[in-house]
Amino acid sequence: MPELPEVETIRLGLQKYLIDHEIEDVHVRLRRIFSGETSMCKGAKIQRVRRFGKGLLIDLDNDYSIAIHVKMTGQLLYARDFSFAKVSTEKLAICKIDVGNLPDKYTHVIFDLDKKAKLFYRDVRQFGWVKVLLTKDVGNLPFFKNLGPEFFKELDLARFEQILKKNKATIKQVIMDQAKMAGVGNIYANDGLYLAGINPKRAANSLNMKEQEKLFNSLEKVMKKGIEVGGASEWSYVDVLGGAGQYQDFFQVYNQKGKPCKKCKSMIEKITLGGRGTFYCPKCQK
DNA sequence: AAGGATACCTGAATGC
DNA sequence: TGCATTCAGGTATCCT
Repeated sequence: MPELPEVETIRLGLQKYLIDHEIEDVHVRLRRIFSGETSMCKGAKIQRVRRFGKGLLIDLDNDYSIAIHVKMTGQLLYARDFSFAKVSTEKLAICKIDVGNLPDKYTHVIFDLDKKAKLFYRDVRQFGWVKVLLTKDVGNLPFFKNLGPEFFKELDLARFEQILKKNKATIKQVIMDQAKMAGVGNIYANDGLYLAGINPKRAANSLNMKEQEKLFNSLEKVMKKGIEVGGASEWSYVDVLGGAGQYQDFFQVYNQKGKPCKKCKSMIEKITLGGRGTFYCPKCQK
């Protein structure tokens, strides 16, 4: 599913619940999304959980890591003592999860942990992946190898400006290109461009310095808000306990076609850019 | 080399 | 009601 704020929310949850758990067994129910040997997990303890862009790394204490990308509809769900009482059963558009019934037909990998806990990888569209490999080899995985500088980490305003200057594709496509800069997906791209007052169809290299700075700050602002409220559960995203985030209540333009702009009251329009739904205010975003 | 279309999947919403 | 079409937060690959 998610973008930087959603994956970071997942990471925080995994970090909170998984540390020091031992992996007793691994069950792979959909071979296609899994690579590596399940035996490399068995008996290992979980040391830490890292995130690079929208990718997750669960580091074990035996020199191996579990690399996970949830793509559009992947979910990581943690269960302890088979008590799912805290889990939200809120209805979501794609997945109505009754976590108490896991594993269901969409649960593709099951990690049996010690203390009667489990970690489920669930993915309706099966686009995501789970890979077990030596920690030192993670950087060779194409996804991690091709990842550009990341928001809130190496990507500062100066590097952001350099990247925009070099690219003549539309600004929205450039900020969403994970090889150019890591973290922004469709929701936060739409909302960040709106806050900055920049039309998503503009060529990236046409932004002046003031606009570049405004956009950089706006993207960090919307993603910070996203993290603060636990991500956007407009579609299938949930946190590791199955609960919904709140960012959908703060959408500026994403999925707001036909609704009034919060600044000028004109209608929000929807177009397609790079094959993705693109929402903007034609009056405020020039 | 960069940019577009397409492919990977399934389910929900929409249209007739 | 049923059936077809469109769309969904991502990335990889093939083509021009």
